Amino acid sequence: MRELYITDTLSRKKELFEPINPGKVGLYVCGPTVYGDAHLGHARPGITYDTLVRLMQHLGYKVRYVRNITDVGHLVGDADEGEDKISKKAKLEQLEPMEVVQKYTLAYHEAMRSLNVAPPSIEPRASAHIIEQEELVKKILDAGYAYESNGSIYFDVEKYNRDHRYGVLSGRTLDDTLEGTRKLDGQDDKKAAYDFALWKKAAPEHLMKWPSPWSEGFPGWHLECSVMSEKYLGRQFDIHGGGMDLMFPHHECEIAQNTASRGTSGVKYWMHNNMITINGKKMGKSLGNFITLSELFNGTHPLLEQAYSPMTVRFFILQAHYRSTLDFSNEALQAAEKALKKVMQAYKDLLSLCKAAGVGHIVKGDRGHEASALEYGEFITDIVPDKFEDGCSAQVNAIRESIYSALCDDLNTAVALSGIFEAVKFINTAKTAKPGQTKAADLEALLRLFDDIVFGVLGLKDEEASEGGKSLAVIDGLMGMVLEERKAAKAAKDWATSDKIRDNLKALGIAVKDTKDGAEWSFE
RNA sequence: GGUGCUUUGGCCGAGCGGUUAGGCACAGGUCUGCAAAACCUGCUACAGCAGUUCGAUUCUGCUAGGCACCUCCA
Repeated sequence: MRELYITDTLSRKKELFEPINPGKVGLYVCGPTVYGDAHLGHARPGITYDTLVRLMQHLGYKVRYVRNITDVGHLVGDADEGEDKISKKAKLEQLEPMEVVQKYTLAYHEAMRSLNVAPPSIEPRASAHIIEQEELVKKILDAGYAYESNGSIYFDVEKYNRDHRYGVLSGRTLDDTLEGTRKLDGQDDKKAAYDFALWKKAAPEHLMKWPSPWSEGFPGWHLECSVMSEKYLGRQFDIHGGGMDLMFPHHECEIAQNTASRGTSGVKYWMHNNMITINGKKMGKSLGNFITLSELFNGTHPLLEQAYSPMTVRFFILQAHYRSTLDFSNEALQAAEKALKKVMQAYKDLLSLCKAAGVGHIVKGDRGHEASALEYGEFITDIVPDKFEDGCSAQVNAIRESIYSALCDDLNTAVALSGIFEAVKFINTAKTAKPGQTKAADLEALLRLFDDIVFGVLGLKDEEASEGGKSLAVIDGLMGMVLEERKAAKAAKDWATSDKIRDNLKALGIAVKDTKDGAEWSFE
């Protein structure tokens, strides 16, 4: 199996990925808190970990991917004053909390589907694990790392810090943590400002609450991930991922809870994706630069000059490394849109080159042009060789090698895409060369590359081809007829007619290009 | 204030102690009835200052700017 390196946030280094159980990967990623529409920020971890899972599957790993839904316990403000996010939204929209949860869970799923982000293997909900969370609270209490105060249970950070170290992930000391902590006067049940809630006693008007030995209340936010990751992936699992903003306090607290209760952080590698910024600033409701995914797809937000398709967004995100911030702008999205179109056009050209050269299409099933039908986790190449030795030209081998090594080097999709563009260039060159000049082995290898990498691992798809399906075939036939007429007009040097056809088609949004092999068309 | 990250050509964005990232935009050329596409060529940058080194955009220090987290956030 090819070696895969990933950056571990804890060690702050690139580490060789070695699964706990050979051939298998347990991955846990913090999912959304479902109290609002899925936004641009949600696309980043969605796509990043989706691509990671696809890559690992392509390399031959069996992956269990757990991504949770936070539907309780995530507070709006400070732990002691705050309101549960779901409850707050429920009051605002006059809905039952679970109606809020349902509405936004479905919306999130829909957004992920558009982005071609495959569903995780397991998608557990916090509210379905209240019992397990209470159990964990008990364990931490029994271990002596928590205390009760006025019906609520808090984690005793100071005591924990004496035996272990609090702050390993974020690299802060207790003093650092105290520095910025807001002093809340009076109604503080906690011994220290950095203590965090494991169980919160609910106020009488609170909507979501459960009985417990301590009070009628609800679990602390950090508990759910500790509980659900252990339940579905075991005491120790391979990778825990999430957004960088979750490093502190969420993941830090998770480590503390796990260590306090089971003596291990439970996680072998921590991965964190960076944020998407807008004009250099993180997206946030208070800044008024909050763009939801549906606004993005419809072009309805004031900051947007046009609508951007889901695949444009996916391509845009993949063009940067997941650990870098990525700045949103109309210009950058438009560039991504064009670049993506270029890749898809090259694939179509590759298919015709293969047809002309008599290269069989080595797909599983007969997907033909419908490459986007590639099932999640299904790849043409089952075993990715450590070295490519299948009779291809040095150029094609170099392209493949650079792409695979980039992906295996901490999921460097940006460099992988630059390799794809080299492949595009190769195809375009082959297109203008004499037929038969390009090695059949090269064409076949590129076909595999597109199916496995572009569509498989990177999860891109040809939106033009996948929308419509049948109607597209009809249009294709009609276009063939129309272009036949135009060809006749051109043969007769009737330029007025041939230009009229082209102009009229252009008005309909169809571009006609004359090449030496005849006319081609595409949607604009 | 504390912790960490970052500063790359017109824009986005990789990367690295010595070799072209890539995309978009732009300019010239080939092709073409015209156009578009494609191809070729050009534009070749690494915040500033100092240091380490045979050699630094890449390492170290300082200066200046930016960002994130420390409050909910993907």
